[in-house]
Amino acid sequence: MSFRSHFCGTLSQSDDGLKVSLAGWVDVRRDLGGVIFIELRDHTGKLQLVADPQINPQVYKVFETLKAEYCIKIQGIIKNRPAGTENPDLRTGAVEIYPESVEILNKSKTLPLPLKDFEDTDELFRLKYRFLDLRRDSMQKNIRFRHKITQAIRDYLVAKDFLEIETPILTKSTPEGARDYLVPSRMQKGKFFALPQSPQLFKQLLMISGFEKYFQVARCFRDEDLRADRQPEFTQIDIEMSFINIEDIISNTEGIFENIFKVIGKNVKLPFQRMDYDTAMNLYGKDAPDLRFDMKLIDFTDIMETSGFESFSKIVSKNGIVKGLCVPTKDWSRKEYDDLKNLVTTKEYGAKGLAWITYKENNEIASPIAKFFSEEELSKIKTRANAKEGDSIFFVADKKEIVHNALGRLRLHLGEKLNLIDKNKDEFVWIVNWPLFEKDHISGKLNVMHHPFTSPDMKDLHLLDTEPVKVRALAYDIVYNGVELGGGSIRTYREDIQKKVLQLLNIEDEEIENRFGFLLQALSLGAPPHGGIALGLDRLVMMLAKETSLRQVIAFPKVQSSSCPLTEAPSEVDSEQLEELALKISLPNPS
RNA sequence: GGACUGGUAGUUCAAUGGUUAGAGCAUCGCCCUGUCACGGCGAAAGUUGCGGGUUCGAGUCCCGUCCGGUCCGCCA
Repeated sequence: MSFRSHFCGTLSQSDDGLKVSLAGWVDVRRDLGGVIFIELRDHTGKLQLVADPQINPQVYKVFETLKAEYCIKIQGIIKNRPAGTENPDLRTGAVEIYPESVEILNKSKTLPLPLKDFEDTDELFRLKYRFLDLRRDSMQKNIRFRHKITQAIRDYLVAKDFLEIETPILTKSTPEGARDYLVPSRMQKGKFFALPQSPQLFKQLLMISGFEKYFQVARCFRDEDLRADRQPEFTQIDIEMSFINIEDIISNTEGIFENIFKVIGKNVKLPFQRMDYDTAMNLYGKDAPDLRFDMKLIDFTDIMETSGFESFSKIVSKNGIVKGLCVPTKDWSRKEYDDLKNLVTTKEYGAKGLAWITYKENNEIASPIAKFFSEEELSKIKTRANAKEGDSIFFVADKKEIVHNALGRLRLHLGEKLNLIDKNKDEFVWIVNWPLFEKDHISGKLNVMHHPFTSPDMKDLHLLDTEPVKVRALAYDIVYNGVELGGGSIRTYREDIQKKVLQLLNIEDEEIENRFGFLLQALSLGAPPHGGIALGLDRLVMMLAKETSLRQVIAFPKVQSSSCPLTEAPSEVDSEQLEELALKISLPNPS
């Protein structure tokens, strides 16, 4: 006799009279004295059971002992509820069952935490009892939603003849810039595997092997500090293709998003817009601009250069810039201005100050700095910003990086504060034409902006020796509502160029050989032109589920200290295990 | 590594430095035949994260420490 013939959430009026057996959990018990209602829950939903002592005293007796989260099995006949007692809020609210039999499969002790979404619970506590927490409607919904999106991606790629291929988890450190998680080798004492930060080199090798279209739902590991949108292990939809150019990758990726949105019942407009990296930085102060609202950064550098306001003109003469935001500030209090100023001058924003000009009625101006400007300059500023009555322009003057960072953040802050962001919008943008390198502002050394296997734009090849900072990369990021969802590039497939890039990164020839010898050799053996992209699945699901933390879309996530409250990993290990691995623990002295 | 913030009953929260630290939910008991976040009456439930200090008196103030969260640094 099987446990169940049907599932709770799927039953409706059309099943009236149907004999069913069901199994699941007691979601809630409502004991009215003479009659007991129970909502039985399984993975499809909930169904009301009724016990009446006059109809079935045995069942009623068992129902009296049932408590929340008991695991039970029942048999009975689906009946339409008496007129007037239907519950329109419940999917199965038109029907109910008077069980003919009930069996307790397993009892449950009193729950350590509430499982109702309307009751807040400390997240640490939820994670400690994650197996219970996942019974919540909201968590069930999120995890199932995640599956649906993953499947939409798989379906699309498989239909396009992509091959799902697994790559090693025990591998060698690939240089993505993050710290590696290390695994000691027992067979070769003193040596370590690294967990992959991404399958980058393997997928390139698969292209060289001739598979031409690869994807993987790949777990990646990076030993860095966590954020609400960053976990130490996360999942990437990793994709690589041969004999393609940027357009192929972009249209393929757009196809994936089109399919995801179709599956979740939304529309998305293709193709996505594209924006140069420089444009994104200049207009939005970020490489991942939120295009759900306008408010662009306005450049006043040229006006300030010759103005009588020395604080600004001095900065411009030292290669700094002056930019601003034009903001509707009607009815703002003095405190709101000060709060903004305080915000911008925090360490995070890094600006030295915030100046403003406010345009009041009758062409009046309120501003701590207006007196330094001529009539002509003031009018130029107003025209440039297209400022209207009730607007203020907020200025930041400094080095380019600081101005962009401060105003980029301020823009997002104001977007929230002034409610300018339409949360129902889906704004995708490709950020293209990235620089291949950036100069480390402390050491002056070159760093790659993407990763070292990104191909330079062939048009800029001649600049590699002379002005490497000006070399553009064949790289692209996909940005959704101001969040980077993924990125990729066309790879370098010529050995000489790859070697050159590695040398420019100040890596010794010997180290190049040690770490990338196998790649360089592979490139020299008929490597096809290839490229790909990696999409952050966790982040994508988080965004589409309108959640603000990855922990809400990962079944068993880690907390900020990279530990798992449920299993209490990481933990100490037996001394025998350490000995076998020839490891000794030497903790730093607490000082 | 740093900034901010939180830690009080099983749980979510409350409590000007001043009686015996309170309330909702959950639990337990009694009552209740159409509830659906059922309702009513009652009970039990506390090392105020931990360790120091100030004070006549500390959940409250100070110092240290542990843990969670958000962010900066860090992170293709």
